[in-house]
Amino acid sequence: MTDLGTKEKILRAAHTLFGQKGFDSVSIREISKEAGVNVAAVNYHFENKENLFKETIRVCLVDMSGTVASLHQSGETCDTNALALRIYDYFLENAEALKLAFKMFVIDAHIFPEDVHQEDDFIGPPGGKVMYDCILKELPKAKQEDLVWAVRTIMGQIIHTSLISCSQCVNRRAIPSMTPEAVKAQISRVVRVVLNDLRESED
Amino acid sequence: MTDLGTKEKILRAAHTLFGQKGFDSVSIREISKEAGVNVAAVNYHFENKENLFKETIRVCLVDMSGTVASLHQSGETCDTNALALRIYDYFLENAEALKLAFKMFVIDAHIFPEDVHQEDDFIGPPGGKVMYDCILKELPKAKQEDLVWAVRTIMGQIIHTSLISCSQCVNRRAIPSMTPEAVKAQISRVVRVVLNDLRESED
DNA sequence: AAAAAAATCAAACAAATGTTTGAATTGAGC
DNA sequence: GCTCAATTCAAACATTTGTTTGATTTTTTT
Repeated sequence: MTDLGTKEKILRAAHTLFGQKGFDSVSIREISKEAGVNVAAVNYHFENKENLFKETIRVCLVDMSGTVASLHQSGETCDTNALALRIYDYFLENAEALKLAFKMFVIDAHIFPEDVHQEDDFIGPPGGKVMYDCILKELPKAKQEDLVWAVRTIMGQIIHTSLISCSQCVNRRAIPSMTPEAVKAQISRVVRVVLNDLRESED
Repeated sequence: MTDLGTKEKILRAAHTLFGQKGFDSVSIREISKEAGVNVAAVNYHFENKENLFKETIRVCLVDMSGTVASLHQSGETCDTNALALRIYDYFLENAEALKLAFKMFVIDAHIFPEDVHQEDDFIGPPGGKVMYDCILKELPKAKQEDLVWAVRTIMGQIIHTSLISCSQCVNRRAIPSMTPEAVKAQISRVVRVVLNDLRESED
């Protein structure tokens, strides 16, 4: 593999570790060790730990947003169910990114009272926009409020099941683990039922 | 208010702070200050920080589980929608408990590879059991697999929207904030659509 | 009221933390 | 080959961390 620059090596290590453990649970020494660089390199390239975290999140969300958006090419035949499953697959394959993003918004939010979030180039909720467009193409006559409800329901279901799936350590007794196939069946049925309801709502 | 014991004061402060910021982001000194007790009291009463966290989680989950279970009294007329909204209300009023629980399972899971989770007296996913029973009473002829799917869909939706609602600091642009009423409308429609689908699945 | 146990406290401890320093090394431009 | 800036590095810095200590106070028991 081509030799990455120090900055890139740090970013990747930070992505992995922050994704696994969160902001305060990871030390700069841990990151620099994982990256194979000197401790001082982090402060040299990112000024401080908080900046590194912000940059890690930023890059992660931009990547995520871009990739998810590309999951449904505009030319393609529209299949909301297939899109939903693809988004789920992506979340599962990028569990650290998902957890990193979720951590950022819900859990480690206290670290950043207002920063970051406000930037414009950022994202929508990854998947939201593309799914809206996809359903609209499949059901051109659907009303906007119905579409919004459908997207929220489906995306909520995907994110929820993804988070459960990617946490290696849940109470297996309390939340019986599902195979990815079972989760997909779960999601598919939600998509089917939601779209059916949208069809019935059409006048 | 009656004077709580030191141990109880610590537990409550820990609940608040762990819920807000997570395990590593809260120091024992912070907790003891919030509780108005000496630093050493934590180690005296709980041995160490990890034990305090585990105990905080345990108490929190037991409370949560008990309260949610009581949201639907067995004698009562069965109304799944009302139950769902009551669970949502409870989560919203106990945002710290919800975040604490979720943190435990998904985010701070790395802290406890196996402990805690395995204990028997613990819980089911708060709300899951009671909702299962409620739907079953409303639709006595529903098949078990359909019921399981319905509970997962509805509870997933409630938990997801609750988590979004209770995070004070989300990207307001990316995830437009919804009023509690809007969230309730969202949930209610999910319940309605899911139950409709179950009715249609009956032979 | 005396004795024993439990609980509280200020102070200290060792380890880990984020960050800085200043010298050493590298690499491009002339 | 020299220069100057950019980068890397080991070492040190000041805080903060979880935890322990040993004395003191409070509570319970006798």
